[in-house]
Amino acid sequence: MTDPAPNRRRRTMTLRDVSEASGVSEMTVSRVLRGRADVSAETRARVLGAARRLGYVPNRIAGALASQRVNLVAVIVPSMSNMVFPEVLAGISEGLEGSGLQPVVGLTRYDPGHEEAVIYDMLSWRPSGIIIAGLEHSDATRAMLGAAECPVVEIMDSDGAPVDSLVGISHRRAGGAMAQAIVAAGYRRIGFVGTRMVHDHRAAKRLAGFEAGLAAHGLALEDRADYAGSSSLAKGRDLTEALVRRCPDLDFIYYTNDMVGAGGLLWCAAQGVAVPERMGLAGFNALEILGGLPRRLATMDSCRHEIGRRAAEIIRAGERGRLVELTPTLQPGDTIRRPAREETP
Amino acid sequence: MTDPAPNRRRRTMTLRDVSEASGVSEMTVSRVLRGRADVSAETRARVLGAARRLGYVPNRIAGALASQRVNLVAVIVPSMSNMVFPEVLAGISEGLEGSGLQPVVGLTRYDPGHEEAVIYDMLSWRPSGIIIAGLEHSDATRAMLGAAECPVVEIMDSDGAPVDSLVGISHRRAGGAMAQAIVAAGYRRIGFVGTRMVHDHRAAKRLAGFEAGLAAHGLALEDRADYAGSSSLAKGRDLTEALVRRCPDLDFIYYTNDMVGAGGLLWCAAQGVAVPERMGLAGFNALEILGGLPRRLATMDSCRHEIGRRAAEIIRAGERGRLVELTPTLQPGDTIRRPAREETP
DNA sequence: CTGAAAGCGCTAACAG
DNA sequence: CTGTTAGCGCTTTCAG
Repeated sequence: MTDPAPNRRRRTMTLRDVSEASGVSEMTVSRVLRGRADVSAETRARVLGAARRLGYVPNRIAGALASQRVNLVAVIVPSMSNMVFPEVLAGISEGLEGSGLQPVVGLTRYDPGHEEAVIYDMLSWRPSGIIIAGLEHSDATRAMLGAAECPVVEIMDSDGAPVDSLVGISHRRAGGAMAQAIVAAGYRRIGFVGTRMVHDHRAAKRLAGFEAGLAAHGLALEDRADYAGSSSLAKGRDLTEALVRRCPDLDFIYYTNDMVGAGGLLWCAAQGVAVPERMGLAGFNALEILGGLPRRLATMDSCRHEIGRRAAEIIRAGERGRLVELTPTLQPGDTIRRPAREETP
Repeated sequence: MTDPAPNRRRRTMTLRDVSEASGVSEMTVSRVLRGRADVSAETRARVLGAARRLGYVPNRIAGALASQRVNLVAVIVPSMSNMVFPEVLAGISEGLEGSGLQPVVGLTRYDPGHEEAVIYDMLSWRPSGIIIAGLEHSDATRAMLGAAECPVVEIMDSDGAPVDSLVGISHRRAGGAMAQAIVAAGYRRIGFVGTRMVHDHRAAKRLAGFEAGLAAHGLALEDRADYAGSSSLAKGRDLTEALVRRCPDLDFIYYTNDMVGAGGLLWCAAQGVAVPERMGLAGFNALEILGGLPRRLATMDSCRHEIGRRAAEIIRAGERGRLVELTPTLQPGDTIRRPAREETP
């Protein structure tokens, strides 16, 4: 019973093998394996037994080609080490639960060229939906998304026009709201810590909204410091120190995210800078991972999980042109002074 | 020139459309689009122009079926919010660079049932390689991996026998080395903070190695505290407090990872506990994101990036049965006393 | 360098 | 409830 031609390339197992092993036609085997109800219990058992015995795994490539259907949803995000995108993905998984759809992640590294390549690649697998972070894309990318036959949901950002559907928050307004809160609390000499990432449009919009919010009160940023690469506590600490050295009379620093903001908070604690009296601080994202710090950093929830979930729901419903704008909530934490004349509810 | 039957389902664009638009046979169009060199420059230009004009995106489902080749590498990890797996993935991407292979990530949530389902799903796409975290799998999973026709690399852990190839570190020895260092530094009353995650086999092996290392010196853990769910500074802080309350004479706490370890460090700082004199601390992973803390936590590098890179190289080389064991280095940081009789270099 | 023919493994659409 | 017949869109192979 040994293989008569051991060197011949072993043919990959097919439906036909299961069909022969079970004595049931290929078509019926296919029905059983796809879980269709219109097969007798006895036949089903025979087929399932044979498939299991053989260790058969269906070939979805062939299945997808024949049925013109693919159970994949392309999810395109800048990075996975950012701590925010894993949470978006968790929301997407939750929203896709029970639909049979599987998310497949592609990374752009905040680079439009990569984004284009990744989308081309994803589209070549003919996914059932596309969820992509941001509204800013190259012309070619926008053209591909527009030509895709599946629903497309652009997420995270609502400041702009989507190709199809959109689920996000207004970073512009988020920045503005933070500026408003800071000014109301009496801070006047305000600095900013951000990244040099040119293609992080959401961060740029947040800052633009923030500056507009300051300008509404006749204020402007005193100074800013920027870092390259990924965020960390160390970068927040170092840039805070640099900013304060350069501009000793700052009374507030707005950070592009909580990770660097937390670094700033640790620096202030180490230096004995009184927070929030002498210096106020705020970040963005409401990262729960940082909840154990001695003081809670003022921040704003970026609704990552819900954005993912809502986007997934649009895909599974096959909706087109849906617009969902979420509203982030300000969490003042311990690093913004209470406004002098605010009433206690 | 408008569509004569607007309601008819628009047929998906095929090679034939590009062929007709360019006046070149389908076969030659296919050659051009796959970047083969045996096509005249003029023909190539005509085809590329037509393809771009039409916005044609090749159908890889059909291509993969016909060529029996798929440029996908399945990467199966427990989670993506762990901060360690994104770095493994970065290593994999780096190792795959230029090979034309694309990683596709599947998540198991530390659950063998999910793992099985994810692998079945991945295999149904006939990937060119499988990279999977850990050596502990259900029988069905092991059977599927064994039957897969592509290279399989089990990563992260080297304490056990792989199905095919392996790239990892010995967590057992890592735990043992840490115990050795702690005892050498003079600590004697040692506690542990870990997770309740039953299926985190690497954490379990680290602890087993740690306890064995203590036992070699006639010591045992005084006490332990465990948390559920994902790691955070807050959990590290709270469990440290609980442990110290329960066992006030502890002089060292070993943490299952740096995130909770850092939480413990912050708690000690807030309480004025002298580190490393009164209390020593150590974690695991060497997370660089935490580098900005006031003091550097003692830890051990888990070689995440290199593990990913080496695994990718095995896949792209199509190697079988390769075993690669990496050696993590101890980083004493500021939270372990210098051993009394150690010489300064 | 280019083209024609024959599938890849599965499923839609019918027939029984 | 089960089987038969055509493809799905591309690539392999073999001729020109």
